[in-house]
Amino acid sequence: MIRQQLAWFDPARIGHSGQCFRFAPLPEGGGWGLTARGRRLCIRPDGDGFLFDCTPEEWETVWYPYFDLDTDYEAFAAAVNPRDAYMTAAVACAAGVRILRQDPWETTVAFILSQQSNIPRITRNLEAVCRAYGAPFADREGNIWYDIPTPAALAAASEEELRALGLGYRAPYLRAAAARIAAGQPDLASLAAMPYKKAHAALLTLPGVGVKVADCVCLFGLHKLDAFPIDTHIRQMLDAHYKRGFPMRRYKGFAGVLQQYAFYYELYGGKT
DNA sequence: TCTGGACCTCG
DNA sequence: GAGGTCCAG
Repeated sequence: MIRQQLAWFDPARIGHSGQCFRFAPLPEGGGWGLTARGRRLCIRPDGDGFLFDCTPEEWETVWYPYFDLDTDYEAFAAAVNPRDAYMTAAVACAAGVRILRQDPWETTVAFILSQQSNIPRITRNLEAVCRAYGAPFADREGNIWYDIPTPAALAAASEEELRALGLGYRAPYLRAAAARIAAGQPDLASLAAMPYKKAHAALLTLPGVGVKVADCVCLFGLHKLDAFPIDTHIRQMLDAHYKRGFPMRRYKGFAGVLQQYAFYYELYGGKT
């Protein structure tokens, strides 16, 4: 168990932000639990800081990088045009949200499942897939959790089995994409080293992955902060507030972070 | 290149 | 109808 005081870190907002789907309130309340990188982590508020139930070594090598704590998000917030009332409000609403360094394969699975869906359902579907095909592991208290299935494990599943989990027409997409990744076409590990546009183009070749999903994988799984996924919420936001176009030049290098803040603001703006 | 309809469930 | 993709025309 370790304690940390962290700038720009709000687990509740991160958990609701729609970038990750295995990040949920603890049943006893007051904290958050997440499954990632083949591990389980609990986060509990503690005064002006947080308690993390991991070793200092795990913190340094796994969770500190996962939460992208080396990146200065306050600097991104400060770079927002003060005359842009909409983005100023969005950033204030989403303060504390970071772009997690999630696994590219996990984000590929999650966002293939995300089409024509919503956060509660994506969460349910992803959990079902992990329980059915993922490797179980125990936390330090002996509770069993399930990792994201390997590409090979999902490729070996039948469409019928996947449909039985409630995936609907996404089942054949997921299965086919898993087969492609298992064959190394494309090799997800090598995408991280590519520039955003090349990585995006490679992801577009996957079945069930269009422009929007590829951008989500780029932003959330490959940490390409230039990626700017446009879904219906962001589309409406752009039409309403940026009729002359979003200032991509001004925000080059981190436009995707602001996209995430706008997205959060669109979803929860009235209620936080 | 661009537009429209189908697609599985479920809140 | 939904935080989208695919295929036909």
